[in-house]
Amino acid sequence: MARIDELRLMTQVARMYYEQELRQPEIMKRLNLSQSTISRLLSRARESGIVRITVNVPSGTHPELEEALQERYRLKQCVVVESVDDEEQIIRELGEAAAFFVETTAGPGDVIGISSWSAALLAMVDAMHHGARGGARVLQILGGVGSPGAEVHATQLTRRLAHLLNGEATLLPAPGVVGSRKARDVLLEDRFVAEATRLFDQVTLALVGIGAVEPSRLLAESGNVFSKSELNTLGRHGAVGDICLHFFNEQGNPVATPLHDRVIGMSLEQLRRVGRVVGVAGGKRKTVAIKGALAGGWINILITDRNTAERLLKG
Amino acid sequence: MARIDELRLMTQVARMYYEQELRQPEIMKRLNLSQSTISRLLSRARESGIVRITVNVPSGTHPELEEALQERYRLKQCVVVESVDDEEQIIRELGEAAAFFVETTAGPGDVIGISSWSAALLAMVDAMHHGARGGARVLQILGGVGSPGAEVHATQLTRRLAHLLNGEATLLPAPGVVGSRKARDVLLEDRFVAEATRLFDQVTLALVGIGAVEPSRLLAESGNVFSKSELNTLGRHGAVGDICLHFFNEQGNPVATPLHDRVIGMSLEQLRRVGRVVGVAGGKRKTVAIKGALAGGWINILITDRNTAERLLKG
DNA sequence: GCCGCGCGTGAATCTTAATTCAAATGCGCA
DNA sequence: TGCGCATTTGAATTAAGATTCACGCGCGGC
Repeated sequence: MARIDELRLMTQVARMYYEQELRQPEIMKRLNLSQSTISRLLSRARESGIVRITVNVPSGTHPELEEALQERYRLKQCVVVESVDDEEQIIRELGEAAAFFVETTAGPGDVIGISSWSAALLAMVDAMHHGARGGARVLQILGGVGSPGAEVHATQLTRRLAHLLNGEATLLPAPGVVGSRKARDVLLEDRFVAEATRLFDQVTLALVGIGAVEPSRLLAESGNVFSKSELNTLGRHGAVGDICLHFFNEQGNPVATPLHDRVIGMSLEQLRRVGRVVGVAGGKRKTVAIKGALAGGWINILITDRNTAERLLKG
Repeated sequence: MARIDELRLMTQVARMYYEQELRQPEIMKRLNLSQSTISRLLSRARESGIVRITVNVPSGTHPELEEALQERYRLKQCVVVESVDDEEQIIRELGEAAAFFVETTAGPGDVIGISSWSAALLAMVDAMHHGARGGARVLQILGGVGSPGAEVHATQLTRRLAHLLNGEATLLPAPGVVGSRKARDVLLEDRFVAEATRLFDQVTLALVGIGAVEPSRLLAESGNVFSKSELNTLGRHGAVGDICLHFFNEQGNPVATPLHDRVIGMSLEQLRRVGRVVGVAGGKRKTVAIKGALAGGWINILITDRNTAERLLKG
């Protein structure tokens, strides 16, 4: 009935509100309408399409992929960075994104567990600014990997992160893999090691790399922790990747091998109890590993690159 | 620095807020950000153009013209209806728009003055629905024009409006123009006339037609209130139009003629003290008259048609 | 013709969002 | 190398906006 007049009024109010940026109380005065009426007119204007709100996706960001991954793999959050040709560069991008993520979302209440050894996590620490909001405790949740020297690198990573966040570091002064279950049990009794492992179940935010089974360069360079035969065994059991040196297959199920008992670090089960587990990984080589991690639900936040994201959504 | 990451975050938050329609507290939980931060990210997303809000103007409405007229003539409000070929039809449109305007913006606190005689105001009352929000007092602010019969029409208009608004009517039982100043003074002493005129300065919303000097058909039909010579006199003084039978020239200045003292109704000065004075008029013939009314500031709300609006903006 | 029913309204209320404020920090500059 | 300056942040506060509620009304069924 009063169709056209209503439209006119809706339009007028919408323009005052959205274009002239007048507040509802002001419009109320000017048009002699109650604030309720204005609010209702505005919502009808939105419904009816008189007012259109669009979110323009800036190039280089991929919210659709992020949302699709979240949906598909029940993730809490997901960050997809732009892919570039150079794999090194992708790692840097991932690191920067991860750094930003941690800087913006980690607070003084958090206990951040960081799993050495991962190129992406290293890049993250490199990209991080100092003086973000302070005070998160940083905990090393995996022993150093490879030669004793590399072990030091691992603790350095933890230390640097703690320093950058103005927080306190708790180190795990032990190798990530030892020769036998027995050796591990002995090390777990070490005072400092025990101190770190006790904190495992207080972790609120875990940062983990995702390893591909085909040995990554870094692992290799760190001294070939795993022998050829060990890798073969893993391969025969269908292992596609690892988190904290705990391996899983493409479906995400843990692969039980003797290796399991030789790792000093958080177990997958412990990880699963953590509120936010952030996996940082990208690149073609890692796709299957990431898929396994996602399928097993071992991470609930993923930071990856566009191409990998697309591959993860295809299969 | 963190440029791209910021963009990503802004986009993500914007999508959650505007597309998924999550509230800020919900986003806060999901993204581990404070509500303040989310609010700030959203306003930056709007500023930076990631979020774009547009108001689509429905066809048949002309907010740009309305705003231009408001700006140019210092109006409180303005309504521009679509122009059609048929002048009768325009009057009906104006009436409907005016009816809607009164229905939506007049409340129980209002004292509505209505100036008979105007085809547009007649159309307004015809278009009005019963049962709008109630209780405004309706006051006739101009005597009946023309033959004693027409006088009755005028009071009917007032009565009908009052009835439609569930309000009380106060009539002005007198002719709009009498033969002499003396005759007017006598009539002003009439008890009922005096009752009405006493209310003039309590009017909060005046509804007036705008007359062109070239006698409108209605005036003519109502019995040629003004003689040829009177019209000539007005013409010689540059009168272009009238409100409540008070004439003004193109610049809006009142035209002082003996007619002035023979009118029974609100004066322009009284009208100027009213909070909202709504002029309802359109059509080519009336353009100059409307311009005068606007120039003189005798109305502060205008309801007109598109073509007239455009003409008013040209000169 | 009278009685509910549903719609639409404004005032009050409650939710949501913006802003203020104080604290903490990096940075430029002496 | 220290000293403000300008940022940036979250908690608290204030402002703004959505919704609830009660009411009044027209309208259609009985």
